Amino acid sequence: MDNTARLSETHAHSSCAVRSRGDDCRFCGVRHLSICQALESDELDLLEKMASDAHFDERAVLFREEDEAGVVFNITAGVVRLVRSLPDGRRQVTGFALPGDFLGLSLEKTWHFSAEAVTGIVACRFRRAAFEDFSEKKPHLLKKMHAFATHELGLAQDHMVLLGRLTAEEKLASFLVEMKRRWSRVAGHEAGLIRLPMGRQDIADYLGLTIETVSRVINQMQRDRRLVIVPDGIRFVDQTYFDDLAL
Amino acid sequence: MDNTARLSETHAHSSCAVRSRGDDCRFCGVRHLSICQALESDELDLLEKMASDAHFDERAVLFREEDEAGVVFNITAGVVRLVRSLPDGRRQVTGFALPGDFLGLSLEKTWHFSAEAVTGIVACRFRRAAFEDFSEKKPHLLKKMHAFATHELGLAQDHMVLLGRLTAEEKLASFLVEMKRRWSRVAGHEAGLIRLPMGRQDIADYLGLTIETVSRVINQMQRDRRLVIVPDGIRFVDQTYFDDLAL
DNA sequence: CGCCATGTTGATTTCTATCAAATTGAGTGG
DNA sequence: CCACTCAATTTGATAGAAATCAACATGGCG
Repeated sequence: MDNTARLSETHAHSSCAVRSRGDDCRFCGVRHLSICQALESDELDLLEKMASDAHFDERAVLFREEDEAGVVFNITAGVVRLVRSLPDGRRQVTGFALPGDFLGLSLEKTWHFSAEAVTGIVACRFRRAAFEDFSEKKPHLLKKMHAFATHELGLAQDHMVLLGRLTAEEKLASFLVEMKRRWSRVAGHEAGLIRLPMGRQDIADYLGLTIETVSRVINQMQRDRRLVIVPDGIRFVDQTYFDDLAL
Repeated sequence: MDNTARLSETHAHSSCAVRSRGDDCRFCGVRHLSICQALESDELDLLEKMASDAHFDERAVLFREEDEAGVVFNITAGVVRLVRSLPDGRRQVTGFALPGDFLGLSLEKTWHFSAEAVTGIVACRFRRAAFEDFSEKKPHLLKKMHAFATHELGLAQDHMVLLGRLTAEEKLASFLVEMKRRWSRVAGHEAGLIRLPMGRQDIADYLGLTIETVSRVINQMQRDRRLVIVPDGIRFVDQTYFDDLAL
């Protein structure tokens, strides 16, 4: 693979600061959302010793499909898109990782998708082997990871229904409802503003549509007074409309 | 839910024989394919004591979306379709379970999809709670289950690419290549005949197409001498054509 | 043999993709 | 501060792949 070319092509940069100021798992803002919720205070201390902070700039590549998975990540801040690409350039975004989401649940040696920073990213980083060893010593962590993995499997099945059987309008409605639910969970309260830091092309590749269709449908929804488009996202005007359409 | 109506609607029957003749995990034909591969001989003995044989007729419903998951299954023989349905009747087949596949990896209390027998089915059945307890006492079993779950997650992501980004022809080619690979694995050698016990509608609902499109594409492939349609399946004539098209 | 579910084939429509162009807007440098 | 640039987005016109609508064929099974 020609990494240099692909990096410049996407204007990617990554800076991985050594552990910065007061990184303390006990005060972690996403602990209650992440697999760390499985751990007791003393276990958190052990985990913290294994962790290092990772920062990525917008558009940076965390890892690529087929890359060796030397490290795993717990996203602390920002949004990451998970991408599978076809040889001819067609892309499927298989998911967006938000704060609290874990990359590397499978503990497999190689990645099966690419991860690209949609925004600036802060993440807890662990060496995969060390994390795997730790999880083997802490069965409740492994069990939590398994629960997270099977939860994702359920989400993946939801997404198959969306991709296989929903119309463009239903796809967009489902996506916006999903993002509202997920941001609300991250914020800890109902989010009025639904942040959409990813571009229209990312949304299109997530929903199996073209960028033009995404743009048309969202703007039609605005014309129909179902939502308003605001900087960095949208707001629901007619929540019922979305709840009725969404998967 | 009106189970009676839904049962008659699908002509479902189920017969669950008490453990029949020589059921012995050690001689199980799908052990090397299933999660049981994680277990030692003495553990297999314990597992066997927990298992009961389950037989289902063609079209029987093993369980429904939202049902409580009182039991989990290891499929020994036959094909099961896994289905998610929308209120208006639209269906997405999220997968087909073949011999060696496990239903209930998530160990969650409720099912998130329905499972329907495409053919007559034989399965090892376990009470979920008992299986969960067993897996907690045998960490390598839990780890194997986690590996199976994350493997399925990878397959789910493959399927998202298929649903979101492939053409009808590519979808069919990918499906047929997948079935050839999976049957070959079950048989232990390259399968010449690619068995397709599921109907055209099931294939359509798996690929996000209509039955007419599935029929047209397969028959066009036959006219183009890419495959031959035979009773209960198809045979590849031009393997390269399929390998080039498939995901 | 004839019935009914399943599958195939044909005609037409529709939704979304594609092709093309205009607009917006964030960032840059004068 | 403002013109300029370039990427991202929006909008419009047209094409095309697959869905829909509608017969018709097949074949397993009583």
